[in-house]
Amino acid sequence: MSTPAVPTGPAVRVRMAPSPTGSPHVGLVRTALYNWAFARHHGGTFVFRIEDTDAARNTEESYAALLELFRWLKLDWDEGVEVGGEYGPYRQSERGDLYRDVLGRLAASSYTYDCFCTNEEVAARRKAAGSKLQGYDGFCRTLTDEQRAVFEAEGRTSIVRFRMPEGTIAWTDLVRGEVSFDTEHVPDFALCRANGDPLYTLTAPVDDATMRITHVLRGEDLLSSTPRQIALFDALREIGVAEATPEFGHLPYVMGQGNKKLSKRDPEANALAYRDQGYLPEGLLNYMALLGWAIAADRDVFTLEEMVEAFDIHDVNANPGRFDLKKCDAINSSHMRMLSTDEITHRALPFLKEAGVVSEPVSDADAQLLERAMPLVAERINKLTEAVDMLGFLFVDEADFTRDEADVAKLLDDTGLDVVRAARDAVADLPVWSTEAIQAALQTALVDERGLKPRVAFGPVRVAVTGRRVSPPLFESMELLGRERSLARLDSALS
RNA sequence: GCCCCCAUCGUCUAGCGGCCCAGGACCCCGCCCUUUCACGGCGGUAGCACGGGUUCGAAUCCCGUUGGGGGUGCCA
Repeated sequence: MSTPAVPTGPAVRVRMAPSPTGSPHVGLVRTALYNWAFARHHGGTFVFRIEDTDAARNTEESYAALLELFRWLKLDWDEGVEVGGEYGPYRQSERGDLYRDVLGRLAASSYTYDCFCTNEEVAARRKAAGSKLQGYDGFCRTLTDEQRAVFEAEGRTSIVRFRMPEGTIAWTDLVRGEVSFDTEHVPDFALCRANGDPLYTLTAPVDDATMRITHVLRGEDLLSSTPRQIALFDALREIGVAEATPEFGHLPYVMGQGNKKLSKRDPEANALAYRDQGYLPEGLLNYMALLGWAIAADRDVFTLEEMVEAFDIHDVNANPGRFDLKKCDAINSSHMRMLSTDEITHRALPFLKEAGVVSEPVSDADAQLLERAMPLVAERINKLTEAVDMLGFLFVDEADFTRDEADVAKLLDDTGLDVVRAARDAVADLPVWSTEAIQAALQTALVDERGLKPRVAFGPVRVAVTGRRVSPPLFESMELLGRERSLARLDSALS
């Protein structure tokens, strides 16, 4: 496809413009990421604007969640809410004067007209005419002063509609190539509510114009509203509000299982839940990047820096992608492995505190134990929260120590307890309490003398000492736990 | 209904006319490593939706069909 070259340099200005309703959706993460990567790749400016024109649906909680999300993801913005900038304010609810002014100028130039119709009337006319066309029929386009007067006398309220021009509106979509609509299928649309409040149809183009946005990368759900926006941009340029019409690129949907759009109901759709479940921001971002873009033919794990370097909007796929939690987990695991043990410790700390595994503030004893224990688990966990399950047994007070019931039932039967008893006898009087000594003693007593297979021999001991079948390496764990506590656990398993 | 978008393994993708009887990753299945788990290593199953063109040659271009998705709001 013949898409225009993207200019490089400070000229590029892109934005993310979510509405603060509900909890942020993962689809938003992907859209934000592509915008961010695009801006960074071209050395441009990334703007964060809030589209809160629908007072009935917007909430401050949701706004706060958006800030939390992008701060966690470290998708930093150069201009916008909280940081300001020369084109602010960046919340549409604070830009009412601008919209009213633009509305007045559009009306003065006859780009808009007042519409008194009710939805029922429009639908009835459509039906009566047998029209296959959709939406508003333009009834009030050519109202005479007399007709107007009659409507007003009836006490009708009016809204402002944009007068769509005739003909074809086409553009070269950054991800889809040539797209065109015959405006016969794009009816005149509302720019504000009856009470005068502006609608998205007006505010998005006006803000993109006044914030000098050069490239609009957004979800494909907005594809069919693009001809309206392009027509509005033409008008905005005529009345001096816009300098230019931005390029548009419509990103594919992020779908859920099957072929359904990931709905807000799906737990997988909640972006912040990934943070709470212990995913790494770079892991989530890497996975999201894969839904519609590839850095290379034979590679899918990369850093954000690498993505910025390689990102080209023209390489983005037009077909929708399914969100696959398994692959997301796998990508996240890869990023876990790219982190140093210290870094994993640092990042897992909030989860360990939250779960009460370590004290808050962290005591010296806890810090020391953590430093010795983390190397054992760092390479075997796929999410930060798994550190909690893996390490809990080391930090818990003996009085509060519990074992997984299913694991106890499975491994601490009579045979298992026999093994535990033998293990206790083997290590009780070890002259040196070290990983090597413990291993040697257990190896001799259980494997060599009793002829048990290693997994049969160490399984029960593992459950007795750590409380779970899945744990860090056993001998190292016992060393860290210390002789006294290890023996106490072997004893308590036997009682 | 009408308009628009999309179409390569189950999933995400590479492929932009010959390098492809289609490559990588996830998943799944074997095997190896192994004190559990995880990691790591090796191997395997599996795909160009269909039908017409264009061309010496098509996964790649065109048309149609089918299928999927979206829009059709005084939501965004």
